[in-house]
Amino acid sequence: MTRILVVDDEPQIRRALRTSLASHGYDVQTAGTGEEGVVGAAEGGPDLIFLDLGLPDLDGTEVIRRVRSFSDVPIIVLSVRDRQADKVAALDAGADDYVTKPFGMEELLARLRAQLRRAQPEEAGPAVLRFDELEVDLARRLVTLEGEPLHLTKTEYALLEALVTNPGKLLTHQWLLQKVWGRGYAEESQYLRVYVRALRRKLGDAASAPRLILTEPGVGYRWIAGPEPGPS
Amino acid sequence: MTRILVVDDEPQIRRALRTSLASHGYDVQTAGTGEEGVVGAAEGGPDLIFLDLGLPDLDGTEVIRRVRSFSDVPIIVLSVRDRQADKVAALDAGADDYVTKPFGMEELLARLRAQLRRAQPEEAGPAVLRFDELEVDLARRLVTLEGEPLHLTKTEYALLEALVTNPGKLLTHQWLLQKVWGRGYAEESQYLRVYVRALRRKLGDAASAPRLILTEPGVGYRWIAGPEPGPS
DNA sequence: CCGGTGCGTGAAGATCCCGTAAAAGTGGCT
DNA sequence: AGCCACTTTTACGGGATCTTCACGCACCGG
Repeated sequence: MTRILVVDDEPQIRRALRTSLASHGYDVQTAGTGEEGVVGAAEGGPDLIFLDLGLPDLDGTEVIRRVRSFSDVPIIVLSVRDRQADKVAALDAGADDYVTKPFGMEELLARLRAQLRRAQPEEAGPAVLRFDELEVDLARRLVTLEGEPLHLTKTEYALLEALVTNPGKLLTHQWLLQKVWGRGYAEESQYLRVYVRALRRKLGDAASAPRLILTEPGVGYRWIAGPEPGPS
Repeated sequence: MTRILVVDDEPQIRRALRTSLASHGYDVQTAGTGEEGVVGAAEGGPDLIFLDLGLPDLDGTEVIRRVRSFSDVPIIVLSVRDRQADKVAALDAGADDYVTKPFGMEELLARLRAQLRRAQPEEAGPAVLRFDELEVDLARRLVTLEGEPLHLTKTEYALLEALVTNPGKLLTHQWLLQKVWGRGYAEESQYLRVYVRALRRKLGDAASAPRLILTEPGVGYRWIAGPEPGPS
């Protein structure tokens, strides 16, 4: 059965959507906060997500970005905000559709069908990546080393995420800088050295004998580890 | 370049959309009737269609159905009708999004990007080239020889890429120098000797008995290997 | 037969980039 | 305000890479 995840902080909305969706044959799960929503997206493996932007704990676009780090599941945003800037931000963060409250249920169901029709080839990458003694939980943004939780700063985590979600690929300085720091930082390659150093230290990796992060001089960095570590 | 087909009977709308889309780097075609639109969708092979529902000759949903009979191209409907029934009909006929006029151009562009992003993964070329024991993964920027990763410097890789992406073709000194080092290096043919030498050494090739890189004296170099090894 | 030209080869010097540490700046919290 | 965590900036050795130089050799035409 098609699973729908509803993320909204208002119980009334959750109940209304649950009822309508269930009566049309959908399997409905709900979450009341952004954190719960991201975790639910990872563990429930929904086929589509309805996301309210006005969540108490996380910014809506942040929820979209986090879900997008491990899943291509269709996301339909529900929001009271009708400003263009909000729509553009949400859509560019990775949302597939944006519906302004109040909405008609028939229209919502039609948009739901349209998105499901497109997303047919469902593929869900695992939300927890394992590399030997290192685990990265993309949904909870939790990193553990040898079972011990490892504290990373926001920037460190963003860099690690960019690396582990592109294993084996050579990521150029420019690409990493724009991914982690945003546009306009393409020249700040010193940032990369500083934060790669911090990551290597915390992950127990060494630049001279890399097991995780390989330096490609003059070009960028490469995450070497994962499902296909060629045997000696 | 990304091709957009605009189907609308009002010349003003067509012109406005053409201008806005073109200024954002899209290649725009237009049609003024439903028939023209369907033909344009079939012959132009657009990457996305903007479709006005209020066409004089055909009903909007009929246009969608006809296009859908031969193409999965994303369709974004533009309409003055705000009734739920119209939206449901269009979406269920096969449209991917429905925007009510008047609309903001920023929002429209964001929805356009969202649809294009979804339709993206249709082109996945075999980015890995094989030559006997040598593999060149252009996407990952990874070179392996007999299964072992081979470390190449930035310049060495650039030269190798220029060679393997033009197999069998005679590449002149000037062409290679400009491709790898950029304009202004057309005379530095010594660079080529030095780096061709380095590549041959790392790839296990010999100038006297070339299996990969052939010297064409006085002219340039030629990559000889792969699916189409030119006859002597 | 002989000099010129271009290529292959090795290696030295210069330059750029990386790793690393630590100081300075920033913003949040009590 | 003052502390704390984090980010940004500065500084500096060491190493990788690029650039340049030198030399031997093959080929070619005179």
